[in-house]
Amino acid sequence: MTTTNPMTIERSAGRKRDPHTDVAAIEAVLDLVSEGATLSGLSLVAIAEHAGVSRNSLYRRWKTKDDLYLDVLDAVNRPLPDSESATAREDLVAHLATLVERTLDRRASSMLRALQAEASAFPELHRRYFAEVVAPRRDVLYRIVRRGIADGEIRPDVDIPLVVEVLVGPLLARMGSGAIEGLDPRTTSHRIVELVYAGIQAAEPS
Amino acid sequence: MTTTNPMTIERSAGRKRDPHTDVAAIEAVLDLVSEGATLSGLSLVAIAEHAGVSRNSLYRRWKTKDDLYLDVLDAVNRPLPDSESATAREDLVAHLATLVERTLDRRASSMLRALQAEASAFPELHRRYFAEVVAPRRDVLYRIVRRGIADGEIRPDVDIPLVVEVLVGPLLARMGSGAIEGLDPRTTSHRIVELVYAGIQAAEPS
DNA sequence: TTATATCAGAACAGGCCTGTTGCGTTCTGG
DNA sequence: CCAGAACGCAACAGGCCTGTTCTGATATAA
Repeated sequence: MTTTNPMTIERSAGRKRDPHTDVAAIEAVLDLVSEGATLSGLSLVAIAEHAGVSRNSLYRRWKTKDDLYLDVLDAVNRPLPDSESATAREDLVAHLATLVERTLDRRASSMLRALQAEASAFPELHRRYFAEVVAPRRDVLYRIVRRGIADGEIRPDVDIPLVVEVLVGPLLARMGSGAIEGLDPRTTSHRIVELVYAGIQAAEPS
Repeated sequence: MTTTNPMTIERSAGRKRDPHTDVAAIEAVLDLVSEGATLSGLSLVAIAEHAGVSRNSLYRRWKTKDDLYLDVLDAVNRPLPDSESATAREDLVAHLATLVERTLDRRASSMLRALQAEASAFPELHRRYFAEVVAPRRDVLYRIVRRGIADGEIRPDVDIPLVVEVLVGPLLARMGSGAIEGLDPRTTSHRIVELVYAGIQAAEPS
């Protein structure tokens, strides 16, 4: 994991920074945001209080709240599993399953939801969110669908971006609304893929 | 339109309230929220300033910010078209088209996005949003799918809530992220319905 | 005309947050 | 041992927002 924070410099002498303070601050942000706090509304006093840390120590580590949030975003971002299963369909199920898991993580999804709502107030944060979270996942899904077409598993005339959007949309909508009832990593992804594969049209009576 | 505000009482004597002030305040909220303001972060001074209205007049009309936001929500909420076309498929296209339109309305979608992010801070607001916007639209879509099944147009073994979620998900995700490139009321809804009807699975080589 | 309610503008205390500074204390490498 | 840095705690000025209260002017019904 690359260190985001430019203020994380190795000093030669003196007391060392307590690494626990960093994680406590990040955890505090996740807790408070998932409890309803806003990125711009969240105050450093509240973060320090909830983290059980001196407000001073926060200013020492992060020059601005944006910098702190960048590290929070890094902490929330999990690497994609490089799945290479037998069929594109299984790959799709596997990837949607990880997306279900992220959606079920209340703190992570609250953070992303808050970020989406305040994208204009935190442009750099939003840019990195898109570049490091959205774009990679989208590209992987594009690749899987293309592979499915190449293997003759998926119709070659489909609109790939549209297919990916339809597959991912329901879960992103759930993440956005925070409604997670009935979501399950094992079954939900399977059922979405099944539906999108088969379609809903009734067979023509021949 | 039912008046939400309990402070809107008819007085017998005295100068009458300028109705323009009400709409100016609501417009100001929509403008400021779509420019990135937060529901809890937005201040009455900013609203009054942007509306060109005395801060006094706002307090006279709305006891709390929640009350004002309730009226904003009412102003944004548009009635569903009661479509009754030839096929369920056409009905679905028509309803998704109105959803595309709502998504393209930057101010309305910003407001709803802000509300989703701060649901816990404005529980009553969120409750009414769900009851008056989400639930009616969902119910109408359920009814259309059921009709499609009854007419033999849609497979009878589909999971109706899942179908609706897959149809609506891509648009809600767009509304949540604010990414509206390539969205068009005439074509987008048609293409989503087409894809979900046909599915993506390649025909078995017989 | 008179009572009443609205209007804009200004002021005020109180609260919260920021960013910075200072203090004494605790740790750690040289 | 000792210099250097991190630590917690406290204070401060400055800014913004709230909720309320004035003013004087304006509109409207009885």
